[in-house]
Amino acid sequence: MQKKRITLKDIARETGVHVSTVSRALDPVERKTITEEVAKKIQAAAESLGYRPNRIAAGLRTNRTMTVGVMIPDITNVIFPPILRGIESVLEPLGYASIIVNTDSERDREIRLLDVLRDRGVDGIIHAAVLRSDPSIASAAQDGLPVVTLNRKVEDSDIPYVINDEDAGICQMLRHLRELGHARIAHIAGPQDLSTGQLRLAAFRRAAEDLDTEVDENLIVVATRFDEQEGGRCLTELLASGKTFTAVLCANDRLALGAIEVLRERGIDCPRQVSVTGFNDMPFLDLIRPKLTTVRIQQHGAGRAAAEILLRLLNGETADDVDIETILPVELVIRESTAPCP
Amino acid sequence: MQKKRITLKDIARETGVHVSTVSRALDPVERKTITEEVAKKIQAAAESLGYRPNRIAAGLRTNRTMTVGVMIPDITNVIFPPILRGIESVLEPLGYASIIVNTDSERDREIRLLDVLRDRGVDGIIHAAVLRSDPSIASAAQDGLPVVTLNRKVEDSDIPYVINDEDAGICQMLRHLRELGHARIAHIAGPQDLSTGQLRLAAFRRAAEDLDTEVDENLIVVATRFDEQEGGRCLTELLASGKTFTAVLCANDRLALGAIEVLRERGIDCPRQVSVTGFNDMPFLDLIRPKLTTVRIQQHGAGRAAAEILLRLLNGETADDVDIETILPVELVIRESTAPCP
DNA sequence: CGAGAACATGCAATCGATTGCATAGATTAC
DNA sequence: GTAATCTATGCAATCGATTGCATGTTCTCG
Repeated sequence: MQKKRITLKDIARETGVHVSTVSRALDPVERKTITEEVAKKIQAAAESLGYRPNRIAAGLRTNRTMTVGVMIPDITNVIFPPILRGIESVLEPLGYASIIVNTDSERDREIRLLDVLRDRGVDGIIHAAVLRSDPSIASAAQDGLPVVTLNRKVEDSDIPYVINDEDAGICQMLRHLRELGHARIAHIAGPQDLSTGQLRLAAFRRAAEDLDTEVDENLIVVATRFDEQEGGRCLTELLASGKTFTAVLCANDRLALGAIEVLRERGIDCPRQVSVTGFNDMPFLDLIRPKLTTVRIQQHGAGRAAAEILLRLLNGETADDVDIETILPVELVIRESTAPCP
Repeated sequence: MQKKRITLKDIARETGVHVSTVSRALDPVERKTITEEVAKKIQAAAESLGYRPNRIAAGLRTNRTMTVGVMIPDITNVIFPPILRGIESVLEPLGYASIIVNTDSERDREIRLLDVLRDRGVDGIIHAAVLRSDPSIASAAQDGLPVVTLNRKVEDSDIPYVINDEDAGICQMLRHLRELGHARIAHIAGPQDLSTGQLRLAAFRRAAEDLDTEVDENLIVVATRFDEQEGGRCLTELLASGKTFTAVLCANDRLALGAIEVLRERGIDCPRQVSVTGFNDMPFLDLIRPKLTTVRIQQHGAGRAAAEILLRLLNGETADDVDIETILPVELVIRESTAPCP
């Protein structure tokens, strides 16, 4: 049904040369092997016919599709869109398009979607949803598929990764709370089967030790999801335990928002009675009251960094040539949800 | 470098049959022309070798890539991710992948990205970023490329479109305000070069007429962008005009949030002194105080609807067979930002 | 038992672009 | 002036899967 596309053959017929000559005239690298005059004529014909190269056909021959795959847990999670724009800002100007898939953090889905991407011949993959141990992506990388992971590394592999400095973020936040005089600090940890949840809990323990702060295990509650509801549930649990605390360091912003909501319901003032902190500095945070004190991670920047590393891989550099590890700095953002210890 | 993929040829060699036989044995439709026993053997071999069809090669021959293009203005705008998930929920189970591009509402970019998609041989396009008049997408559709637009229609074309019932939403909202006793109602309109901005302003005028409400042109201010800053600016302008009003109906949630912020700064209580309403019911709205009264549009549902229509187009139905117009119902969500007229 | 139908499989062209090699013609060198 | 060299272009194979047609085998039925 579709009106036929213009192909090299059409241009060849039009200009009276062979398709291979046309192909060369249109390829900036090969062009120099063609007489200036002929090349001009061919280009003019291509232009006037409205020729557009068929990347499918080219890809079959060259094994490069100029398409990359991007795997994320869920696009509706607000921290991912900026990451995607960061990736795009690097790859799109170079002619790459990206196929984005949502894994929902489910292993089966991830495996299936990885195949979806490979079937379409993506040149490489940026994976922002790897699980703790992830044989499927590891084996894809082993097969020579360029892969970069984002936000988390795959254990026992030499896949380059880009992460935020979670450690520093948690540590700075804890120091901030200490400086405000807080001593009994609770932690609402994220799901332990997710990278960030686990890393931030470990960072919390390490930071407490560094700052000579005693960690009361009863003041650590683990959420099963990174959402407001779980944040609320965890805070309720903390209150129910009867243990006292004057600050709650949460593993991400949404947990913090949920916690603050429950505090409000209970008539507990944040920040005057209890300080609460988040992590990520997600968009719109400054519209919500009290404005949340949090740790800003680089979202756009992380996307850019991952894309740049992938590019080097695509251009033939091996995992040995590029840095395996890229750690992006984070920044403490102090707003209104933290106050001196009452 | 990449370890070589298993191809039909490998399976043919392994099983001692011709590649065409292998191809047929693996195609559910053609399978019945093959002896049960042979087909079993071939499938077993394919399985054990880990065969994955190369869609690039198949696409070259069949002209179907099982890939669709999705054009949106900007993925960081929170209303788009749910739409994308809606699209995905329909297409992904059927084996389609999508290439998502951000146009930033720039015509040049849109034209370039449309080519990017066509070069990659997408089977169809869902376009949620069309401009008022959009010759490039119209001509693509004319060429026989299946296209569905979302949130807006292309003028003078028979491209099917899916939109929300902006008219009803605005009308219901206005009625709600009237029922609360408001008579002097301002409107902060969206950018008039965007679909929604224009439609909602027109709907506001129409609704006012239907409800016998006088429209004071001085109480209509047009924003240049759909963001909080513009919402604030417009409200400031309204206040400066000296005209009195007791309610502000905003063309979207972000404008409303900006307006409320300025009211707060001026010490004007929302909703007790001035009611403010939004549109879209974007995510996280229930975390922001006062909780915004707004119109909920179907985001996921709109994506699904558009994808379903595209599917029909992909399966050979023409624009004549499918409904050109799909209007999705909206729903009034009354929260805390509206109150009886003081 | 033989003719024709029915069936299973092989053959080869095809999709469009790329690319190593061949070749014809032009140019240079000795 | 002829051989060697270079240059521009054509030829044909190739990527992997699909598919119309040809071929060969088996089956059916009179």
